Amino acid sequence: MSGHFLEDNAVVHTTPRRPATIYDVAEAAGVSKSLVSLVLRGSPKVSDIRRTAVLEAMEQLDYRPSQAASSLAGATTRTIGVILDDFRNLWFVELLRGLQEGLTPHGLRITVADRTLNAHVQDSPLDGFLSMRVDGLVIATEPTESMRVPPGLPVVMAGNRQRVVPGADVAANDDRHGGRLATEHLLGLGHRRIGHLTGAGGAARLRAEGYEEAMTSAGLEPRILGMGGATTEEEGYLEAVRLLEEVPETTAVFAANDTMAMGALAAARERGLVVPEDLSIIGYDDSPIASTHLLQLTTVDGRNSDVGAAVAAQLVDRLNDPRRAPRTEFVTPRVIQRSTCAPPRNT
Amino acid sequence: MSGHFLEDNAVVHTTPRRPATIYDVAEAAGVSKSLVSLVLRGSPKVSDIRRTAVLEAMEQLDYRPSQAASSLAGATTRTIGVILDDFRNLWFVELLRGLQEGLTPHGLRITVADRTLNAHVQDSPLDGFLSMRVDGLVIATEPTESMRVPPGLPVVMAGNRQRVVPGADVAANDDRHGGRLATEHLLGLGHRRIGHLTGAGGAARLRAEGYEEAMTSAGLEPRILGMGGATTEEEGYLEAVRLLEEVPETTAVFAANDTMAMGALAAARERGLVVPEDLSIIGYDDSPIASTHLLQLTTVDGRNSDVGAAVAAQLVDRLNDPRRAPRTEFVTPRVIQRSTCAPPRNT
DNA sequence: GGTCACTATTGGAGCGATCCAATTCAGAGT
DNA sequence: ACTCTGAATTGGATCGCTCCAATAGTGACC
Repeated sequence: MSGHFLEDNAVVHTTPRRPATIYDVAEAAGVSKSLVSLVLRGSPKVSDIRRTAVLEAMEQLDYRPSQAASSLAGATTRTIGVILDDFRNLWFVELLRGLQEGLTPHGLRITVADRTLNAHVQDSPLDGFLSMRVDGLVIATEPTESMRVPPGLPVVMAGNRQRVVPGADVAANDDRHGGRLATEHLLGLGHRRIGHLTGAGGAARLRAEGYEEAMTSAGLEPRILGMGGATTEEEGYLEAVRLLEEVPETTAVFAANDTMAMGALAAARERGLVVPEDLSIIGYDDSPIASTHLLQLTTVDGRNSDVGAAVAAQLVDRLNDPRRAPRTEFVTPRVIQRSTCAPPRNT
Repeated sequence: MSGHFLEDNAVVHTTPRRPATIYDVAEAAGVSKSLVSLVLRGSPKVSDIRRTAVLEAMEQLDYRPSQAASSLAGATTRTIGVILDDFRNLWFVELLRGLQEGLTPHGLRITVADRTLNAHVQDSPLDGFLSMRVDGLVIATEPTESMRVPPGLPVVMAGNRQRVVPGADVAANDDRHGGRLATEHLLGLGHRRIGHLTGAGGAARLRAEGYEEAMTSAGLEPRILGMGGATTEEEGYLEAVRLLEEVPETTAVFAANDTMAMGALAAARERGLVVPEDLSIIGYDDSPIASTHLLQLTTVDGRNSDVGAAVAAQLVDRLNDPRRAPRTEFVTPRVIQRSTCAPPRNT
């Protein structure tokens, strides 16, 4: 007899019973499914007695609402898709944090996709998000590919002020200003021979423009390398090698991002130059690597968590008023001084 | 009159018309909704004529299947949730690549969530995934928190061989073996005073064990620092400083991962030690930073893309046979020689 | 020409939530 | 006692698919 009992019991435990639904909860709490739904959505017009009963039933049944059902029935999914460029370039980390913090209070969640990861797969992350019927899109990558976003879907371009998607809002740090700040920092230290390492992409171009402005208004000749190339450590290294080869008098380098600056650091070391005594180097992004003990990289902080917060605000506003005119919001960057910049040796 | 027409027209264009459904496609193609569904799922029993008609209609209407509807109706979502620890620790990048490549042929997609990002939000990524009704879970983080996974849900622990979740499969590189390889590499170069920098976590502990084994079987005394700490650059730096302080005769350091090795590099430089002449350093993971020009870090490659592929295989197998016994699969790591290891100066 | 065995196609019944209109329930007002 | 009103609760329809059983179509074979 007890053997029987044990066996049955075992079977019950083994069978992966399907997840509970609102009907199960309703039955357990002795109310209707509609009431459960109201509790789920935090309606104020539910009596406390019923509410606690429902909540308890949910707890007891280990109930979790089906996202599929709720977004099929409701008009909205309450999720925002974020398209990233490449997980390896860490500038997005703080952006996500700011975004998350700005969205959560409004009951919105985010899901991220990396473009290069999906590159070899047939469908772009965009397709996935559209299939998912996201309520909004954050594009944190160069929208080079044919990103045909259906009209009416809220889109915010993050970290890129080129409004390629029609009707999209924009939030970014002021890259041109940042480029100028970086250059002026070097100028202020007394440098005159300052080279700039750049790469393809809208943000990089603006940073280069800021550099150019600062240089010409100081009466100096800008020298830009790597236009159109990748913004990787490898490229930073190669272009820095070229720069130091062609213009050995160079005393300072402004790299379009921290990763490239890392490459420049390698090039300097290889040439036997001591940083910052022989060569000053400034990066951009204040990515996690910049603050490491090993690099201690002076850089421009684009304040990406603030950018993320701005993106969140844009999104929430547009969700409330779909036909609002597109806005562009800038965050003012600032120089973070660490230890890769110093006055030039022989002034 | 014509004014009327124009106005209506304008309204039609402005209204963000709701996405097309299979009914729309069916009507446009002159078939039933069921036939469209069959085409959608790539059924072989659809005539070519109809298939192309349906495909054309889809194209023309810019149709995208509703994920919500299909996963509500079908038993399965065809998506796998991946729980990451922290976007900043890049070891997962190759893991994701291998995983993606192994899953795509089976029509499975992945969605990732970072645990630290969601830390301050009420619900863990696990809850989100369960709400989403993912078909499987990849846990690529220390499952310290109370991760109560519903029985029956396929789970694979990635990069961590401690099978904490009951019934979960495991795929990882052989960390203990890797720890031994790293140590033996240093031993082979002639080092005798080798310190190990470690941190909290299952993988780190195994690497430390491998180190310990190699040391004791060489008749040397192991020296392990940082047990229980974080595995960050900061900790790597601090522990390396301590090690070099306490045991200045140290000629080689094995760090539990590349990030910590980076910190050790900083500590060595700060002490005026030249790497590798004065101090050899070996990391673990072969993360993207290890191969940079700046670091050229000798490291142990855990072959994470292979681990990812193994995870994918485990998942697919279990999806096919839910009551298969849990398996553990190891990938054999290998040393990648770059330029931070050399024979000790005075042997 | 008719039956058989397939293969290709179709309609109907859900999946688990939301939304809306309808109903019940209390207490207030007359 | 009886209507009125607003709040709390409920049933039914619906979202866009998948699944299944039923139906239509098509040659093959006798």
